[in-house]
Amino acid sequence: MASALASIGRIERVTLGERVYAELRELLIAGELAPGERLSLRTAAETLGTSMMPVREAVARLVADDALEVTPNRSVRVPLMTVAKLRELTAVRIAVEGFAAEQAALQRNERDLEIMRRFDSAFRQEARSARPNATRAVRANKDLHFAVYRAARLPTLVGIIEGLWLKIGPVINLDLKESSERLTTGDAERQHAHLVAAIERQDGTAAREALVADIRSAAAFIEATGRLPQ
Amino acid sequence: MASALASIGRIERVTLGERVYAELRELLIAGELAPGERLSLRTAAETLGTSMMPVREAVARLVADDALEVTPNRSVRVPLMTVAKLRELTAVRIAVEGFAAEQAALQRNERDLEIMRRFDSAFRQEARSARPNATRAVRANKDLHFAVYRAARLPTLVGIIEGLWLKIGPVINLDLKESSERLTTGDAERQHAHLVAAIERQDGTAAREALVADIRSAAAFIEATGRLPQ
DNA sequence: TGCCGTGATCTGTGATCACAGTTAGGCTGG
DNA sequence: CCAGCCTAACTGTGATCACAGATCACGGCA
Repeated sequence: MASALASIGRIERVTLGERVYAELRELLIAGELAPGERLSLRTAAETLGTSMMPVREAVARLVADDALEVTPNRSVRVPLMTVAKLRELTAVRIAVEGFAAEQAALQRNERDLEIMRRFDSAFRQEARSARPNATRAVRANKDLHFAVYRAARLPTLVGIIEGLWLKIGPVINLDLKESSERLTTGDAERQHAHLVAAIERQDGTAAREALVADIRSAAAFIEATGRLPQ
Repeated sequence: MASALASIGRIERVTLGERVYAELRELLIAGELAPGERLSLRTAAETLGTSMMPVREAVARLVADDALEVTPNRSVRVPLMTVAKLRELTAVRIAVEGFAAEQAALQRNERDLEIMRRFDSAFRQEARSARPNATRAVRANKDLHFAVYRAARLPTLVGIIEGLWLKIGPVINLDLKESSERLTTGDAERQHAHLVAAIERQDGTAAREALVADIRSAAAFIEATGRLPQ
């Protein structure tokens, strides 16, 4: 058979539902959709230029991982976060993401480190800026975290963590966008530095501790704002 | 308003899609669907007595959790398990379910313990039977494990673990159904006893160790059968 | 006898229609 | 001027239709 054909590689079919899901997921993680905000299937379909079908599929998936909820009144909205739910999520994040960071320290290669350093410095640059761009800061923070998690070489774990970020994204990042105060304290910046340094010297315990500190301080900040119901 | 109305509780609307999802999930966890087995949306809809719509929604969710996959040939099937995937899943299970067991030991109340003891003895009875009923053993095993996980009081974590069981169910439990050898070694029985005892005396470390041993021996058994591709 | 083209039949995906239930706003009656 | 009803518009859910692509078996050609 023609040898040229062997090199073109398989083209992957990506369904519309998949693309809508990716779109909504990014909005949620980036905090573009506020807790309590309603979402209409028909309106979303129209703005995305598709029919209602792909939106239904995407929303069904997000509802399944508690990233959206359908109220008894037949309307879809971003779930409200309570103090109790935030604490539970934080406990789970500490266990799961802490483990991922520890593994990342043990399994990382040079390429992983390069990527982490790039996003780390992107975040630092944003945090130290006189007028920080919240959107860019949020993205750099997410990219850094997931660069770490991916370095653990456990794809299943990354999927689990994505599910967790889908739930906290609206709260954590919406807050960050409204006031950049959390950026300017330098907490996150410092913990990121510790994290990357620990991974660099393959110190699993220190990597876990740095990540846990990062998670804890973000959760404490949100809780301190006092804007959560209950 | 009438006080009697306050006591009846809200009836939850359960959609057809939800019910189909629950049905398929039980089949997967119980190992009733073998890896590689194909699933037709139309056929499934017909046997369940619904239209294709609810099945589509349920399958979309299961595909999202990697409990099912749609091949490039447009057909849905239970994913094949490879040795590498089994090892990765086992590593994640050890971290996540181990943490849950540890928390369960610290948070459990008397009611939790009662439930665990009941399922533990149901499993033991099945394992020691001359002709063990694999289906009942699988169910008792699952019930015991999830009784432990629920005792940790972290619903999000239980959801994550359900996702993991969806992936390993077809392999672990199909194997158990085909040969009851794994039951008769008494390994699981012994580790379950250690687990419940540790939770009883609120020994988190021992509880984690017992659960990890259980997970490890099951994974080792599957790997030793040599029936996994790659 | 061996191989390749071909059509019937299956697959999931997307669009559209139908429906029951909810909501919100305007209108009517006091 | 205000309260309450009532209708019109909207909600998600389920069913049905349409379609492109893949599979597989049969039949004809070499």
